[in-house]
Amino acid sequence: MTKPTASDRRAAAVFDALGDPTRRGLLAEIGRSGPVTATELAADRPVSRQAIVKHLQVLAAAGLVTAEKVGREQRYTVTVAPLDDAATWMAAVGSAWDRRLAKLAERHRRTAPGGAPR
Amino acid sequence: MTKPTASDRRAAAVFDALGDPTRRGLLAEIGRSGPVTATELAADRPVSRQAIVKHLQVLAAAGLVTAEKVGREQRYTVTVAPLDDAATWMAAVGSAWDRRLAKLAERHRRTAPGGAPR
DNA sequence: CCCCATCGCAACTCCGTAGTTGCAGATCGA
DNA sequence: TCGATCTGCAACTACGGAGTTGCGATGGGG
Repeated sequence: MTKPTASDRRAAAVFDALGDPTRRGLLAEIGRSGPVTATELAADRPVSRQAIVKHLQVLAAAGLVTAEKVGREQRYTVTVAPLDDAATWMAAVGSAWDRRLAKLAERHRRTAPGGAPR
Repeated sequence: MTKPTASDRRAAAVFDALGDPTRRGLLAEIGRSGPVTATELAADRPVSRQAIVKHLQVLAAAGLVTAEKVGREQRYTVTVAPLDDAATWMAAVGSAWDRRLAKLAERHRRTAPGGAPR
């Protein structure tokens, strides 16, 4: 429980990657438009191609996009698998909180409020 | 579709908040331990109380935690609702990608590859 | 074969923000 | 009432990363 699992570490990478609005927009656009190059992505945005490349590298490090070489071009596609890890992490936080709520409700029902355990 | 919905904006706030590992740890711990003060949270961590307070303010801005004044203390609790917006956003990206895949498969089945529509 | 377009690497600037410290106000216990 | 804590506000520092520019390398088209 105190040790971070592999899923946790991948979820951390996903949240780090998705913490930037530019990267969120890139991921959404790649998912919509299909395989696309960094140059094409930069054409629609007010930043340089190199900035896009850096963002794509971060997304690739999180496993959210994969690059495929086609001729002299580098086309990026979306990989949705890491999103599951992030969703799992959020579900864990939510369920822990829900369990906490249930415990509190039960204790409150059995006795008069005696103060928080801790 | 081109206009950002309210859910999108809240999801953005959630991802911004969860982009920091310290804040992810704080949210997990608050969810586990129940209502807790910034001073108590700072005791377990190698940072000052003020740093914790700032992180809690960011989490509160995203709606992930709510503060309740009890005497002279300020106890923070988890609110899981915004996590739904983030999960919805991720599901949208995933489903868009899946639809794209389905379209590609169909087109590939009907005719020889004629190039991407774009 | 030559030229043009695209990609990759590296150095640099700059702004946002995580973190600290200091102090004043508020609240509880004795 | 007085002291001990706990909180909140403000100014300051420093480090990471987002963005730019320049250049060399590589692959395609006329």
